[in-house]
Amino acid sequence: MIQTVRGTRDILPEDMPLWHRVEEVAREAFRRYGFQEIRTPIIEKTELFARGVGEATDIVHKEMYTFIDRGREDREGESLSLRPENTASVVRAYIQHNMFGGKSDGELTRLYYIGPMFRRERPQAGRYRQFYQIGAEVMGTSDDPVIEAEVIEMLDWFLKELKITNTTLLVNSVGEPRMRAMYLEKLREAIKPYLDKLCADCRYRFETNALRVFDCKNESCQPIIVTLPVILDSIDEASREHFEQFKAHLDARGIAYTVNPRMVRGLDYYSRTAFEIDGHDGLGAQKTLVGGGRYDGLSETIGGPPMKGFGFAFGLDRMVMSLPADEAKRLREADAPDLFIVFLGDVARNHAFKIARELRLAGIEVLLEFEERRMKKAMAQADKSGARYALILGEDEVAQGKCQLKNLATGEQYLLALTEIIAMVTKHA
RNA sequence: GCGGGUAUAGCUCAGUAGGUUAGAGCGCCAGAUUGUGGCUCUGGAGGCCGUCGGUUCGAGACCGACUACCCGCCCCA
Repeated sequence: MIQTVRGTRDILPEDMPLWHRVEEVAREAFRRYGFQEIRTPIIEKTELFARGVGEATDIVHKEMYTFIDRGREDREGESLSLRPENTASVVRAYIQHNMFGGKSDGELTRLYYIGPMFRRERPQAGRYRQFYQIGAEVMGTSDDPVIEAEVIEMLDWFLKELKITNTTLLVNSVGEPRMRAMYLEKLREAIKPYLDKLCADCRYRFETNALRVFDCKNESCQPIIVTLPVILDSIDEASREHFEQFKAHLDARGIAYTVNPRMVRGLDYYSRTAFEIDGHDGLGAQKTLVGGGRYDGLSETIGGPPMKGFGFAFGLDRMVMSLPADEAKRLREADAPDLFIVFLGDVARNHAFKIARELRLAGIEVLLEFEERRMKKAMAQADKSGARYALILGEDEVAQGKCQLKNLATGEQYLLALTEIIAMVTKHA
């Protein structure tokens, strides 16, 4: 039979409580911190990503789903791509809709997004070709590091609210983009003498992206790697001061972090502050949960006015996988209906529909089957649904204008009128 | 793009040195009280053993190819 495309998957109803929870807590975090939602198209002109994310990045040059749109008789179609990330699109929208206009100096625009992204990579644990990201961007004329600390403070609350502990916040400064070229030169010079002592991967990285040498997991390369100059030592004075203030703002908030002077992010547009939050459970080798940083100048890169920006994104798939097992269990159980109606006989069946409607109008989550079945079977179904109550309706109850309400956890059962049932069920909701 | 692993019931997996009718647990169905679930017991249904080819008297087991999925590398959320 026809199955899902490699690297894509169905997210089934049984997992939806977890996805909804992550989304709900994220939206609450954004609400509290003054972010508004934006939805940008899934397809954009290829050029947006080529220029915004960077032509040379792996994301753009080997992982993008790019196609030529159907043209017309007189002209060729243009190159379009499925978005591999959302920051470039949000900045594009910020410019296109003139969101910076009419604002006082320093006034910020705070936007967040939730949606699918696409990268044509080899799927593995915690990595998909269609994956979902939640992210946010703070844009404007200000690059005050307090903005960065506040965003991380929000993420800190978010993770705690989801009961995701045991995470590590890594911070670094990659300096001004123009300084990075100088640093890269310095790094390559430092590596060169040891080239034949490094592993094959590192020799390859030396040619393609020397910064990645720091990520090498090969033991034998470590002694050499620790001697190499790090980017944090090569940044300009203003960036250094910025980074110091950033750390002070984190300290002031009591947020623990580790400075990783070797951490670099994969996208070209980052400048100064870069950070990531690593998780530890259930992610295989994909431990990065959240990644973000500052991207002053991205606007100019895609043809807009000067602006400063700071943002992050996290993988929803990974975040869901990182929910603690007991929390996940709790969320799934909480998804059960309030009440399951069991009816016996045609008269009761018709009453059951009326009662279901009344209960639903009262805001109660009600489940009932349309076909009558043996009571034993119906009760078993009620039990399996996870419902807190079974409402039993037979000829006797109909005659009395009442129903049996059975608490499925305790086994207690009472003959009650509808108003009493509503009161009892909503009391524990 | 490269490397490793797996493919047997709806699900998770066992299947010994190739040998008759392919197993378990869970789930499902039916029963053990007539209008009461969970727990227990009894019985039952359900499988071209991923596909194609090869070795053999004989293949779920061995070999090859293909496909799919999983994991890792690169890189990243």
